Amino acid sequence: MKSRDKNFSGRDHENGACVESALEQAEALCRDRGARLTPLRRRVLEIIWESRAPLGAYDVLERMNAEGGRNAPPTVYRALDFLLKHGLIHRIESQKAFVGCAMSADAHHALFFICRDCGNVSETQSEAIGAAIEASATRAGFLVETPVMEISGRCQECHDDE
Amino acid sequence: MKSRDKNFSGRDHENGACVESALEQAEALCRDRGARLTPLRRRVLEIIWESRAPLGAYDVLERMNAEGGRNAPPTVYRALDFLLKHGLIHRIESQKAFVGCAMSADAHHALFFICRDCGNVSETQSEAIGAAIEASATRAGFLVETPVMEISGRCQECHDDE
DNA sequence: ATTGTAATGTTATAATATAACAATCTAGAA
DNA sequence: TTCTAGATTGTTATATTATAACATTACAAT
Repeated sequence: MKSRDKNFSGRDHENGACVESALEQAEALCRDRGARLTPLRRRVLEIIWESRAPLGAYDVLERMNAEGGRNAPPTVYRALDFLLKHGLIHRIESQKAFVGCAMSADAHHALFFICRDCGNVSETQSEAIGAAIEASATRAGFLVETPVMEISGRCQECHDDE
Repeated sequence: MKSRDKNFSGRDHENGACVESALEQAEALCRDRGARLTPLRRRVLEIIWESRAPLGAYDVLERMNAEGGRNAPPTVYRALDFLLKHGLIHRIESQKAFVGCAMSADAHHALFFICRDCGNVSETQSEAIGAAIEASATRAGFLVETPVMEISGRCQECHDDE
């Protein structure tokens, strides 16, 4: 076995408002695009948002099947593909895991800060970093398409608590 | 089967000087540190440098065993771990693959430009990007340790040839 | 109602990675 | 030299992540 979620209550520390809000936004976005956020896909997205830390595909599967489900890996991977395609989640390459996207509405190049202690991931956008990368790319004659920027380190809390 | 190396001749297009030079540098670096670059580890490093594009662990294994070797996966992974530890190679997370490090001598935070057409990877360092990331991290109270920056896109040649 | 497409179910397997323990090698101490 | 402790490599088995291939079901547009 293996679980990446160190058993915190979820991304929002209050009541679940953040999960609900993310799902509502996802519904709206899919409605706009004529994409079908089916119950299965919605459930996968919900599971991902409920977790504090990124979840691996098999972590998601485990949660889906927790109450007697009998889903198989392809089911999860297909849902994840759909969510990725629509920018509703990101895959953290360095962790083989998935997180909800906080800014799915607008296309963007995300930068992640990943705490090695608590596992928390925060997604940010930075004009300056984007510009610096574009500049470096241009100098190399390179055309940027899909940047993967995952900064591992320690978040404020974990750094303070040492 | 699967192979990431699209059968080009190797990273250097002339004669192998670049592979040899990388190996010499590696030997020197290990000598300095009292680390043992054994024939096996040296061979793995050589295989990686001989490839134009990043190689997966099993690609390396295949090449090691091409002439009758009988090595098993742990052998390769252990050699890769050693080479990673000493900064002689990098792992490209978004490709589950490994490339030789062009700057193993000095500790650095690498930025990779990865061409989706030809598979070529070029490693660069950018003061500006490092600074932009530090700035963004500081603002978030985050302590940067291990940045993963892998920019996928198209290199000059592949962009020109379209 | 029919029908073509999208979505899901199901089985099997590919591709990547590591655990656990045995055997061997190497450098330094005795 | 011989011995020994630790590092390296060998070997077997298995965990983890991901996808191929084909069957079935659901849905939307005619």
